[in-house]
Amino acid sequence: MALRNALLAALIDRESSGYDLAKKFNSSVANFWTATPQQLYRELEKMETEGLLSARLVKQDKRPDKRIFSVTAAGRAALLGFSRRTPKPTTVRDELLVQVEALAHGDVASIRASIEAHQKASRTRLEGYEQRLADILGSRTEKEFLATGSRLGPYLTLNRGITFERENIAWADLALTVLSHRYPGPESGTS
Amino acid sequence: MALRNALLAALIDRESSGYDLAKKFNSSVANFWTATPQQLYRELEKMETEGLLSARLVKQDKRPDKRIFSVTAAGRAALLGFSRRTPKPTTVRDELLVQVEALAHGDVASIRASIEAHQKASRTRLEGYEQRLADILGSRTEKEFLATGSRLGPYLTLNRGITFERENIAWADLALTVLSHRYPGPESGTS
DNA sequence: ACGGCCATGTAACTGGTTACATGATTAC
DNA sequence: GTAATCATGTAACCAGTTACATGGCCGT
Repeated sequence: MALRNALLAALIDRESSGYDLAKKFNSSVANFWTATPQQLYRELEKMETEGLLSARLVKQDKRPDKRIFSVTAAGRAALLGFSRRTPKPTTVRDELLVQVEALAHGDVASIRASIEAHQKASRTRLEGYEQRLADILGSRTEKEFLATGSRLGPYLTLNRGITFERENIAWADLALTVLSHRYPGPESGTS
Repeated sequence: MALRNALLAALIDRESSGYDLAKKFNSSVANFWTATPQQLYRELEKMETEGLLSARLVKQDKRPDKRIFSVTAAGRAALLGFSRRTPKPTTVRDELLVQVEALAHGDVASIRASIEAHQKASRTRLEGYEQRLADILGSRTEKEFLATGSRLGPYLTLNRGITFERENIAWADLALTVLSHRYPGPESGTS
């Protein structure tokens, strides 16, 4: 009953298949919601039987058939209702930061490697977000867009995702610098 | 099996009761992990029976008794083992951003109010984090601390929390400004 | 007299994760 | 011929949420 709203938001501007959504929930939407493909298929099924979504089957040759979901009038009403409720507080689950919190009681070399991997993943997501931002802006400057553009919501969430990933990258730099001063290892090196 | 590691990290430097932890998971640790009191009590119980924690009963008069948990040798070993594993990717669940994503299909006045509430909550958490940072630094400057201090891990996670909340506040300012230009409401005013 | 804080918990439910299965197609 | 991509799903399990219960103390 919470993933549901994220799905409505993801489908309202563009109908998609479960497979498309799985990719979206690993890239553009990942910034504020995550879900596994299994969760999506289960929830889409439920939402269709409840009338929030309608599905049409698209037959493809040379490819498996796919079911394209779109938001119904009832779905739009549900989304409007959701926008009026008080959103639940943000929840985060970040195992890397748990490792860092207990740095002094863990394996520092391994944690350093995790920070590097995390930073790399942030760089990749950041590139994706910046690409999407460029697509939304088109040839307009940010100012022009803010005054007249039509995809304000996605712009704002993307903007949040971009600064978030930039801060992740900067934080990783700080952490790595501090670690190399305080726990000088045997040639700390990224390959 | 994931909350468990966050608990070990939270208890390793200071033994605490379930109640203390519930507060911690709403303030200092909230930055990278959240959990309800019920989750904590259940998990603490399990971890004690598995030998990762030991509990001692502290009788209080004028107050209910409390059980103080501390990490055992087996718990320390588990934490070290965790530090060597690849951390799972960060998961986020932010209903406010879901509302903002679907801005054009929702109730803008209500969403604006949600952004304001969210910003206020960020300010409160930020103050708490800055207070804790000051406690960790003591009379040292940040540079002195980084060269010689002993609570590096908590410093780094706190630092991440502080920039995160600052960015939340700045983002809310941007969002509110954009909204008041694009959806000028009837005297948009915080009381 | 009432709500809030301290401190712990049970029970029932909902939501999320992991592992596995299918099967054709395209690219190397 | 091997792996990756497209596209969907089942089953079993584990984790998280919500609602409720207890009971004395403190402040107003």
